[in-house]
Amino acid sequence: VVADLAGVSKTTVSHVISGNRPVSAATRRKVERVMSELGFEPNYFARAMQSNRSNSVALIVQDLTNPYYPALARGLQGALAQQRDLDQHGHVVMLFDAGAGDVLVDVFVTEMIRRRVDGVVAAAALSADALSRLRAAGTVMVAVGAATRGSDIDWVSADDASIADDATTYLIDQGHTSIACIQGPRGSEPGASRARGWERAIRRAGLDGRPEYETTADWTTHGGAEAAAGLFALANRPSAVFCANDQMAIGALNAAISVGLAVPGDVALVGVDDIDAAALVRPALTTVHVPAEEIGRAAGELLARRLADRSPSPSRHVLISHELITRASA
Amino acid sequence: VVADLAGVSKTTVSHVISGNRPVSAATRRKVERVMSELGFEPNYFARAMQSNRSNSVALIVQDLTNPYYPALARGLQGALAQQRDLDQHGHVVMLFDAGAGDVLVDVFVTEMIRRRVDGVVAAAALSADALSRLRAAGTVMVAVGAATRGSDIDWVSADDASIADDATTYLIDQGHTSIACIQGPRGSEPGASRARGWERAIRRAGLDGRPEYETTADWTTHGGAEAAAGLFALANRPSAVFCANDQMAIGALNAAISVGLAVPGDVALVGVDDIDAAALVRPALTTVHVPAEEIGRAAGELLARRLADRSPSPSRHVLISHELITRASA
DNA sequence: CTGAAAGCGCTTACAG
DNA sequence: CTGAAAGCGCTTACAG
Repeated sequence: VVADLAGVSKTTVSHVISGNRPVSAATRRKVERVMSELGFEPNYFARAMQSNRSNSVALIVQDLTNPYYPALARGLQGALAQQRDLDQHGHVVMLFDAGAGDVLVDVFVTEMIRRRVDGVVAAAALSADALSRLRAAGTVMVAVGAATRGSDIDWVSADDASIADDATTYLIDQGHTSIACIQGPRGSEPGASRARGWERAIRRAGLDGRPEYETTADWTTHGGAEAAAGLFALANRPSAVFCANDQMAIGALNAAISVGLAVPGDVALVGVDDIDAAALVRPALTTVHVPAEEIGRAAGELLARRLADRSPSPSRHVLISHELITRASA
Repeated sequence: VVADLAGVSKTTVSHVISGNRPVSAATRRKVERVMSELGFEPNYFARAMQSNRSNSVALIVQDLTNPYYPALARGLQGALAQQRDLDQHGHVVMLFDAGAGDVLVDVFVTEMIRRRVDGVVAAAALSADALSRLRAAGTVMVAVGAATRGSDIDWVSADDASIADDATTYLIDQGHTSIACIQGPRGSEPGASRARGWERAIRRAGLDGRPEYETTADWTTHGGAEAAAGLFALANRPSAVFCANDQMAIGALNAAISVGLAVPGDVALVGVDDIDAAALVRPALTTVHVPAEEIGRAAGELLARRLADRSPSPSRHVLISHELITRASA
């Protein structure tokens, strides 16, 4: 520590920086002057090595090219920046995009542990193995979406079952009786919950859920278009379809247009998420607004709280409310 | 270093890990066995402190909610992952979204320097001060877009002037003579170059560039809609408008629809970028395809090359080609 | 081909 | 309120 050109020991310098023990006002001032004159910055790695805190958090998202996730990332970054103003802890976010290839996520987790990220917000499905490695490393976790919900960790999520239920119920209220769905993969969240919500609404209304009406795609526009094409080719074509996200709904919309079906005249379509494109597409998409940025912010706040107070406390959950946005497509 | 339970010195262990000096095959094997049995991982911070290499790169983007940037981020991550397979250097990317607030970027740069990122790819405008701090810190930089092009650093960019020129020329070829534009901010790139390209095309065709036809917005859908509304209210309404990115073009499209103008009948519209939404909007947007993911990949490769070979070599530039995509809006 | 030792820049008991 | 010293886990001359 070169800053003991202020005539004090490095012990003292260390303490004026960390504030870990009282320092007389006089010496504190002296040290601070010298530091700012020299433009002194404590070495990040040396500090991190001692404290075992990296002041970094990892964000792992399912698919960065789905506009939902960038919004979430921004919310997270915003919450972290606010925290920085409050307590000087500049948390930086390392981004991991699982959408670039699924095999990657285990590599990602290794990298997170190696760099001793203080926290990870998981907005992608993690393997049980990845989860337990993270836990063993003592990393604070907050899950986004219900992906990892069963366990005792903090999460923030929308109520995916209700979202699907509300959207489907809206279609029912519009008088539709033959309602199909394009679900996401049911093996993971939010696919499973949204599928459940849809079934619940269908059953409650006493409609018969024809098995051929239940299709699955991979959350992408392309996948949605394919699934929709299958649906539209059915002898008993549904009059409405619930799509578990907007990307798939937009795909379905394009599929409808290309086979000459009018939306909502021939088929009504509803999506989920309310990404920007939902309002821009014609006809504009009726959808369920899920506030991605707010979810990201909430995740950041949950994380900050855990990091500030490491004592084991019961896991916290925040449920973010959604809202049906009625536009032209249904 | 606990791994000298293999009966060798930590010097030797260090060398089998780094490969910095020959080790006999026998001891190497022994050490490696012990390491894998113990699941030993060298301490990231201690290594980084010695080597002054963090194995991290920073990506700073102008606006993460513009779909162009997530695609770019994915390309970058892909190139880095590939590099990891090649030479074991697992570079992780720290994400900084300048769109969350412009004052942030200096804080970001401080954070990058503090964490001694090996490289930064700058897909946002950096202040001269930020640039020189980065340079002083010896950080490898690659600029994306022409933002920082004048200087002697590596960059990858599309030819923004040609992009604008091509798009405008297309409108001219369609017979339009009153062509307006919605440019991005001209104080920075790619705003300046795209404005230049537009002027070039207009002048070449001998059209008179009415000053009221030249408008500026902030790259967002909202900004585009406002600028377009102004244009559409003009006594001599233009018959076509070149928009310097798709987001603004989509905004213009919505503005046209809401005042009852037919696209392309009453106004033709062309954008730039070819984000996903461009194809999904109705009428689908005629635009210039700029391959964001490829640009990100190229940036990653440039960076990897510099990091692998630190000898001062002339700066490298890669110009990515674009392509006019004719759809329905013009 | 291998080791003992010094050093990187910090933090934190332990003493005063 | 302040310091001298040990230690964190690595790397790298310097010697053999």
